[in-house]
Amino acid sequence: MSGARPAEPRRRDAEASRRAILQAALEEFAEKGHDGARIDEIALRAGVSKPLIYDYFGNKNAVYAAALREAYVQIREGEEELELDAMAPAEAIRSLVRFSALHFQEKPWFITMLNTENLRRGSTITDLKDAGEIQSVLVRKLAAVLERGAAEGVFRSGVDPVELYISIASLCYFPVSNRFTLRVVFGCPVDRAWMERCAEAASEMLLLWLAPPQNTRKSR
Amino acid sequence: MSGARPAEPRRRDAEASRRAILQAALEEFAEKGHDGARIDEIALRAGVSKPLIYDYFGNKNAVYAAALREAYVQIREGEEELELDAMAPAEAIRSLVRFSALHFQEKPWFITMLNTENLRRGSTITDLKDAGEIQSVLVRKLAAVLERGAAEGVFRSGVDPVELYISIASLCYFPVSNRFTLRVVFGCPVDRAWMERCAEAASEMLLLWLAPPQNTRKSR
Amino acid sequence: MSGARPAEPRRRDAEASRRAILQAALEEFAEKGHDGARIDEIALRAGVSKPLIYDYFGNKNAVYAAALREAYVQIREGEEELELDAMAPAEAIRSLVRFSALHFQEKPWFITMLNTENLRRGSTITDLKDAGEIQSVLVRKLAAVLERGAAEGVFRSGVDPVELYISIASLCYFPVSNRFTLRVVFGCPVDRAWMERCAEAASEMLLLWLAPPQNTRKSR
Amino acid sequence: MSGARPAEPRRRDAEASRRAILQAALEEFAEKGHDGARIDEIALRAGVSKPLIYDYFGNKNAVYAAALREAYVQIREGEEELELDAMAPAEAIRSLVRFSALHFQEKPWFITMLNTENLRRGSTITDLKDAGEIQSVLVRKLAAVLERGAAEGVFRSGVDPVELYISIASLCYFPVSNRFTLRVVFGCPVDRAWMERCAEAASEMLLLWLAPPQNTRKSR
DNA sequence: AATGAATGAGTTTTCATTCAT
DNA sequence: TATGAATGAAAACTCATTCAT
Repeated sequence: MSGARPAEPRRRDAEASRRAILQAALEEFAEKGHDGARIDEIALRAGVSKPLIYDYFGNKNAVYAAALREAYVQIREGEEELELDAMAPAEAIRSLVRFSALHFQEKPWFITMLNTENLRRGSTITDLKDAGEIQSVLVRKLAAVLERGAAEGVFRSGVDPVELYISIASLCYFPVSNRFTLRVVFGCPVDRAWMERCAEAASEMLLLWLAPPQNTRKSR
Repeated sequence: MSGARPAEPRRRDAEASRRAILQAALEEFAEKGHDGARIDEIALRAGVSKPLIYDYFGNKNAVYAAALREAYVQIREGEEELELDAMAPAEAIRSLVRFSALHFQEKPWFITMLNTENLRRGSTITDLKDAGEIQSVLVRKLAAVLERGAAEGVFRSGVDPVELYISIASLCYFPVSNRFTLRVVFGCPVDRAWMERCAEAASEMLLLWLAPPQNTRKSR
Repeated sequence: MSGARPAEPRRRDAEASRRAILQAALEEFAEKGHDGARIDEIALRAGVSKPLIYDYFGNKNAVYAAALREAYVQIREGEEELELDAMAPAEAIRSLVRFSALHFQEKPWFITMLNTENLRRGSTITDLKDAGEIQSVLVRKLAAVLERGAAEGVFRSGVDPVELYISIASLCYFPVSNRFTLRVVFGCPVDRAWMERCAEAASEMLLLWLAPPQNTRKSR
Repeated sequence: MSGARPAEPRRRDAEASRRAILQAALEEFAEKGHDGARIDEIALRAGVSKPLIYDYFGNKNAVYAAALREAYVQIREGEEELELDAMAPAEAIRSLVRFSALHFQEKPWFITMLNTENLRRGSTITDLKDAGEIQSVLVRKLAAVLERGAAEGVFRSGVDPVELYISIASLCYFPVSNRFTLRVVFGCPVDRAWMERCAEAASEMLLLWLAPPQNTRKSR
C-alpha cells in the first residue's frame, strides 16, 4: 500500500546515497506527515539500510528538516527559471500563477510538507538558517514586475509584492491542498482541467485587483 | 507537556463524558495530526480513563472520524447563523469572508483537521455518510445571494457558487494555515490585524471579480 | 545462559509487580553492569512485560537508580539489625566485620552495584536525595562503640568512625569484589572458608590498630 | 605527521598503530567498562580507522583482552622498579603500600579494568595464558621481605605473602575504587591528601599486624 | 597498511489496545 | 458506568562488524 519501490542500489557512492535518502525522505514525509513517516520506509525507498540514514543525518528530526529544506529548494529552482523580466507585466502575473498551480499539483510534496510544518507550528523551519533568503529572490522579481506595471499604467501603484504573492499562493494552494475534502464535500472533479480553470479564474481575479482605478476592464 | 489540563471529573454522565472526549479528541488531533495524536493525551484532556474512550468509540480511527465530523458540524453551525438573506448582496459577501477568516483563526482546529484529512487522502471523510449534506446549506445560500446580486445588477451572472466559495475559502485559509512558515519565510506579522487586512483585501478582490462587465469600481 | 527464570506471574497487583521488577533489576544490573543489563531480561526475570517497566520507572536509567538505591537499603536493613550496643566493644567490631564480609559474599549485587556506580563516576547516586542519610545510622553506632571502647580503656581515643568503617569495608570488599582475578592471578581458593579466614585476619588487624598505646596484645 | 624523516619502515608504523590502539582501548574500557566501551571511540582516540582495529585484534573481546593484559603489564612494570631488597623490611612494606596507593590513583584504569573483569566473572583473564606469572615476581619479592623481617626479629614469622599482598591491596583499593560513592555517602573529601592519609593509616595497621608477639608498639 | 561506505542484529522506547474488576 | 493493570507489535536508534578499494 505504501509506495515502496526498492530502488536500484547505488553502491559505495556517498553523495548519491545522500541524495537518494533525501528524495525518499521528502516523499515519505510528504505522504505521511512527520509522525506518520517511517525511517524504515525511507530506507526502503532509498534502497539503503536504516543505519546509513542515521550516519548521514543523525536522527529523524534532522532528516525531516533536510526534507523540508529540500522542498523549498525545489520550488525556488522552478521559480528562478521563470523569466518574468522578459514578459509584459500582466503576462508575468499569469505566468507565475500558472507555474504555482502547476508546481503545487505536480510536486505534491511541497504542499504537504508546508502543511506538516505548520501543524508543528514551524518548529523546524525556524531553525533553518537560510529559510528567509530562500524566497526573497521571487519577491524581488515580483516587486520589479509591479513597478514596471505601474510605470506602464497597467497596474495601480502601492501594491505590496509579498501581499500579492500570498494572494497568488492562496488561490493556487487551497484547491490542491484540499482536493480530497473538496471532492467529497462539494463534489468537485479535482483533476487537471479543473485546476487549470482555477488558475484561470485566479489570474482574472488578481489582474482585476491590480488594475488601476480608472481603468475599464480589459479581461480576456 | 502539551496543554493537558486534567479537567474536573464528570461522574456517571455518559453523554457528558462522550462530549468531553469528542472535544478533547478534536483538540488533540487538530494539534498533533492523526499520527501525532495520543489516546493517552485525549483521555487526560477529557478527564476520563482510556478504556472509556474505547467503550464509546471503538478505536483511534473512529475517534478521529468523530472529531473530523465535529469540526465540520461546528463551522456549519456558525455559517447557519449568518443571515445572508437579510443583507445587500455585496454586504453578504463581505460578511461571509469576514466570518470565514474569523472562524479559521479563532477555531484553529478546523484548518488543521482539514489538512490532516487531506494528508490522509480523504480516507476518512469519504466514509462519513453525511459529509456531502454538511455544506450544501451554505452553497444554497450563496447561490441565492448570487442570483439576487445578478437581478439587482450588482453582480455579473453565471458565477458558480461553489467556485465562489472555494475562492473565498482559499483567500482566508492560506494565510492562517501557513502562518508559521509565512512568518519565517516572509517575515509577516501574522497577528489579528494582519489577518483583518487580508480579509479586507480578499473582499475587495472578490467583489471586483463579481462585478458586472460595464460597472466601474465602487470600492470602499 | 543468563539467569532467566520466568518467575510466576503476580497478576494485577501493582505493588507486587513493582517489587518484582526492582529485585529483578537489582540482579540484572549487578550481574551485567549498567550497559550490559537488558530491560528485556529484567522483564523476563520479573515475569512482567517490558512496557510495565517503563510505566513504573520511566526509562532504563531510572530503573538503574532505583536498583542502586535498593542495594543500599538492603545493606542498611542488615546493619540496623546488628545490636552493637549490647556487645563488648571488641566484640562489636568483630561482629560488624563478620557481617560485612558475609553480606558482601551472600548478596553479591551490593558490591557489583557499587563498582558499576563508581565506574559511572557516581553520576546516579549524586541525584539520590537520601543517599547521605542512608548510612549515617551505622556511623553513629560505630561512633558509640568507639567511645565506649575508649572509656573502657580497650580502644585508643580519637579514632574517626568513618575512617574505621572504610578500613573495615576495604578489608572485606576487595577479596570478594576481586575474587575472580585473585583466583587466576594468585591461585586463591576463593570459597567460604577462605573468606572467613580473611574476615578473621581483618578483625585481628583492626583490633590491634584500635588498641590503646600501652596495651599489650591480647590476640585470639 | 612527522615530516622530515627518511621514510620509516612500515613495520614501525604498524607497531605504533598497534600501541596507539592498545592505549586507547585501555582508556576506553577503563572508563566505560566492557559493554559501555565503543569501538568507534577507540578508533577516534587512537587516531585510526575502525577496520584497522579489526585487522590487528580481530574483534571487540580480543581488544578487551589485550587491554586487560596491558593493565597488568603496566602495574607489574612499576612494581619491578621497586627495590624492596635494598630497604629495611618495614620500609619495604611502607614503600609498597605507598606505591600501590599511588598507582591506583594515578593510573585509574587499573582499578576499573579489574572491576570490569570481575563483573564478567573473570571470563577473559582465565584465558590469558600468562596471567599467573604476571604477578608472581612481586609475591616472591614480598616473601623475601617477610623472611628478612622475621630473621631480623621485626616481623612475626609464618605470614603468607599472598595474604599480606591482598591486605595491602584491599586497604589501598577500596578508597580509590569507591571514591565517588564514598564522597556522596560519607562526605569524604576524596583528594590526594585524603588518599595519603589512608595510605599512612594502612601502613600503620599492617606493620602492627606484622609485628612479632612480644613487640611493643613503635608507631610514629 | 589503511579507510570510507555500508549493514544485520539487536536495544530502548512507545502506543493502541485489552483484561479484570 | 468506569478504571487501574497489563501487553503485543512496532518504532527510533545503536553498534560490532564487514565490504570494496
